[in-house]
Amino acid sequence: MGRVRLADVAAYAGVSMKTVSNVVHDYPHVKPEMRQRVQEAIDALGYRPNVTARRLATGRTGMVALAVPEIDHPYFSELSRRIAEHAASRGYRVLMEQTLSEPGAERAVLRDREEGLVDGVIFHPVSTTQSELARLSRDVPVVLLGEAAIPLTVDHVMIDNVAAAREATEHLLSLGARRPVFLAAVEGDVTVSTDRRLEGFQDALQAAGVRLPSSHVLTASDFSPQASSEAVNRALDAGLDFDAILCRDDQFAVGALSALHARGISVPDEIALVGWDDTALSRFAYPAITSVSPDKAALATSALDLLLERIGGFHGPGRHVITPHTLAIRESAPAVTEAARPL
Amino acid sequence: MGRVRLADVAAYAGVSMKTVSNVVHDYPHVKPEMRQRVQEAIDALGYRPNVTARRLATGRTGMVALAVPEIDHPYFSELSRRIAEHAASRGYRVLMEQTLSEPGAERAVLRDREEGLVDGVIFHPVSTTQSELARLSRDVPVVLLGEAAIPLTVDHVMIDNVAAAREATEHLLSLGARRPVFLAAVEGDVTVSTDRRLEGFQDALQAAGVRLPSSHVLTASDFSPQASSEAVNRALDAGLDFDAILCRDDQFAVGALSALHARGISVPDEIALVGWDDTALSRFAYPAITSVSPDKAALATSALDLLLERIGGFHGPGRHVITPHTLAIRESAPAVTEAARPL
DNA sequence: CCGCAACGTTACAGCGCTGTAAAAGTGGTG
DNA sequence: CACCACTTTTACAGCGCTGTAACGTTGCGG
Repeated sequence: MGRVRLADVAAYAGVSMKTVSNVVHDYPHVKPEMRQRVQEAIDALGYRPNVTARRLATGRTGMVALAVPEIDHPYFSELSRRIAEHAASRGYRVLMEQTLSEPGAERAVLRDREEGLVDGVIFHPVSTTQSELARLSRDVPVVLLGEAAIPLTVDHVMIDNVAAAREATEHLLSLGARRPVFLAAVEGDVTVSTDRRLEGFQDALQAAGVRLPSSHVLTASDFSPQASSEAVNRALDAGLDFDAILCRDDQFAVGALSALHARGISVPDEIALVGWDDTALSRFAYPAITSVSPDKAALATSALDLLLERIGGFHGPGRHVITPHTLAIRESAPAVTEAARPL
Repeated sequence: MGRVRLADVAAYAGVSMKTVSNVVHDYPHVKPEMRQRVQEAIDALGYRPNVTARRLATGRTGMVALAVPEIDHPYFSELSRRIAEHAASRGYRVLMEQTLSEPGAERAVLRDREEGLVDGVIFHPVSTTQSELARLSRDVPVVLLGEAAIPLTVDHVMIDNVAAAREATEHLLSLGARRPVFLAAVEGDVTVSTDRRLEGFQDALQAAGVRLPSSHVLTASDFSPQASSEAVNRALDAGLDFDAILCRDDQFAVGALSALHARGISVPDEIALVGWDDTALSRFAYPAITSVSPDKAALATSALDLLLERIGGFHGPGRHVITPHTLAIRESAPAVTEAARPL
């Protein structure tokens, strides 16, 4: 237990508290012999600094909050890990928060900062409006993640969704796909990310001179793989003719894959499939699913570094960083080996 | 920002700091009119209590640490979510830590407590020895998770691994399996959980009068799905004759499934498959994988409740709680519909 | 051998809140 | 109306640490 206090060490070593503090903090101007004497006292007494007292004295917590919709969603848990690891290397710790996309919980995120729990917040908003975000993040170090409507005044990190969708679609076309569908929209969904990805999808089709009816955008009832399966089955039952699917995320991709498997449709031979987020879900599926892969490490480091700058006192206008993405090519939409083969 | 202090509110309302504090804490003996006056001051000034100062004054942090090997492993992230949600309902927050199974990181876990960062620790140890665990958790509120060698003096929550493995194996046998393998051991692994699960596997076989050579325990080179695939392929290449696989976890199960898929072996018709942990990996696979399902909510609530009792001052001997588990029956080893059909 | 830097160390006032103990108010009784 | 038993409010001393400012100490040039 935190029984031993700085004062105890000071008394034991016969020096002032401040000197002990200086030793603890590796302050340079301490004579080696003094440093050693104090260190011995620290070791002898088993002293551990009390973080809370330090925080109160310095006003800094050494913690940042990471607020995401669901902490056990593969994308977020993988991203969290990256952020936590990068934070550790910068001497920070991460407090994870789950908002479940609820407005109340999202609003509460910034309260942690106000209450001095953390020095800043990395936040993936879903339901908070742009203007509310702008208002709430006044004077609070915040970095936003994701593709919701983000106010220009707030720092923001994301990948180029339009380009990523375009590239994924081009990849499908290069495989010989001519009638791809976008499994994307969710009924009642208002997220901007879907729009951006759809835009890239259509850009690629247009550039390739492919013209498709709007029926080639599939809609699921919610964000679950089951809903995705149903959407694919509905399309198939309705006789929709398609040879590739670009999914808005990996959960949709595994759902689509199930539906295709169940019908005995070969992936990628009959229908090629691309997911999004490059999570464990796509890596471990069979066949392994090609997936748009945001550079999670870059996302993590960019977001944290921007945040730490804000915490450090930076007061400039919102920075908007685009981090790299790639297409993680796997079996569900493999690399073109020979000439584009017709599907 | 935390500009407004308790003293400011007190001055504004013309009362003492303590009265404001009492209002903030809903202390009962405050006259309604006084409460209202203070509340108005709080609202007018936008006062938010400073958590750090409160912590220093009370000595309690309202946070518990959850230390697991990998925060983005589906099992741990799903468990974390449960724990975080239960903690929230009890007024606590969870600080997540990743040990990567490294002894140093595992040892550091208890330091957080010593430094006053958290009030207690829920810890899933891997590489820390039993005696070290016993020593390190003296006088520190700790609850252990998992199946490592746990000292009897420390609180511990887990499922009955032997029984779970036995039931899973019985389920495979009920499906008609006669030559199941256990995909379990990892070279150089010393974890006890594998042993327990293997024990249950063998118990079930013995009870059913099935006698198998030791070659029916498959060994992978590490914990990845790839290693699992390779192990299955090796067994198949070696001509090992088996009709069911019990995997030590879901990652192994998805790896095994890939290998079987790739060879055109039907699951469950030719080989039935059972995973372990009931994570997103098994739920979203195709076919969906039957998996031993620890009651994660029960695990979470038991562990946290035990911990909160310790934090509350309980000093009794170690409690050892077994939480329920079920077998989440899915397509890879479905329920028996008719009489047991031979595979 | 004095004066002045730069170095080393110390004393002490907070950081913002809560627990304690005591003071002040309230009302019921005899 | 004095007294007692509560209830309500207050003053103030910490919680354990760090920042500041000030106070020694050295070492070195003149």
